[in-house]
Amino acid sequence: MSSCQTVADPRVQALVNDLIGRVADKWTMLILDVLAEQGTLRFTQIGTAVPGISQKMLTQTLRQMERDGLITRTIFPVVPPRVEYALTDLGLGLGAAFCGVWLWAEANLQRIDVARTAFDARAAV
Amino acid sequence: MSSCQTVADPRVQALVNDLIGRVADKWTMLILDVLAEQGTLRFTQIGTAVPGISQKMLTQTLRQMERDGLITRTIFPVVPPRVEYALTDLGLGLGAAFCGVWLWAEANLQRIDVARTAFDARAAV
DNA sequence: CACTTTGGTTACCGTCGGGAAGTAGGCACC
DNA sequence: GGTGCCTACTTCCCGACGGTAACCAAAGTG
Repeated sequence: MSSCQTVADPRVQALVNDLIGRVADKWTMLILDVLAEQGTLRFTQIGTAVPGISQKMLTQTLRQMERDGLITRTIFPVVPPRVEYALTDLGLGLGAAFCGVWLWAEANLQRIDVARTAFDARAAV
Repeated sequence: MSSCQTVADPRVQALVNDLIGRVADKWTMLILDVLAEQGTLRFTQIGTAVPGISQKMLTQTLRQMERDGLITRTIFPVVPPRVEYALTDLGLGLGAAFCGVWLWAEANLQRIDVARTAFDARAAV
C-alpha cells in the first residue's frame, strides 16, 4: 500500500487487506482473466476455459464475484438453461489492475523456475 | 493475458496460469505488501504486521516465497535466533505489479460494499 | 418412454489451514 | 544449578475448504 504512495489510515488499510484477501484468490483471478479476454461467456464455456476448475468451485466463485459486483449473471429462462456471465465495469477495472501481474508473470517465468530448481537443489543436500 | 495484448502461446499461457495460481494467494500478497512497505523484517515483525496470519502459515508461505525467489532469508546464528526476510528484485517487481490491484481495492472499497449489501438484500427475499 | 442438454446441488472424503502446545539452546536471575 | 525467557520454528489435533462423482429439473427429440 504505502509502497504505492497511499495514505495510511489504519481502518482503510484493514478494509483493503480484507478485500485483497477475498479477491486475491486463484480461481477468481483466472475467471476474471478469461472474462476480460473473451467477453461474455456461458457457464460451461468458462469451465472449459479455466483449466482444472471443478463445477463446484466454478459456481461458488462466480456467485462470490457476482456478490462483490465484479460480474453480472444473466439467466435466460429457456430449456436447457442458458446463463451468461459478463464483467461489470468494476470487474473490468480489477482486470486492468491485475494486468501488471500477468505481464510480470509472463516476463519472469524462467527466473522463477531457475530460483525454484536452485532452492530444491540446496534443500536436497 | 490477451486482455494485456500478449501473445497466446498455449504452453506459455498454461505456465503463466499455473504461476498466477501459486502467487495469487492471500497470505503471499499480504506478506509481499508489508515487505515492500517496510523493507527488511524479522519473522515476528511480519507476523504482527500481517493481521490474522498463523505462525504455521507464516513459515509455510515464507518458505514458498523463498523457493520462488521472491524473498531472501538470512539467518543470524545467535541466541535467541534472528532471521531476516527481504524482497529480492523479483519480489520487488511483483510488488510493483500488484500495486495497481491495491490502488483499485482502495478506490473501489465502497462500491464493492454497496454491491454486496444489494446482493444480500436480493438473496434474502 | 427413454435420452440429451445445461447449470447447477448434494454426499462423501481427502487435504489444507488455524490454534495451541512443544522444541532448541544459550543467557539471566535467584 | 535449576528455573525461567527469548525467537523461530515444528507438531498435533480438529474444523473447514475443495475435488469427485452422482443426482436433479424441465423441455425437446427419436
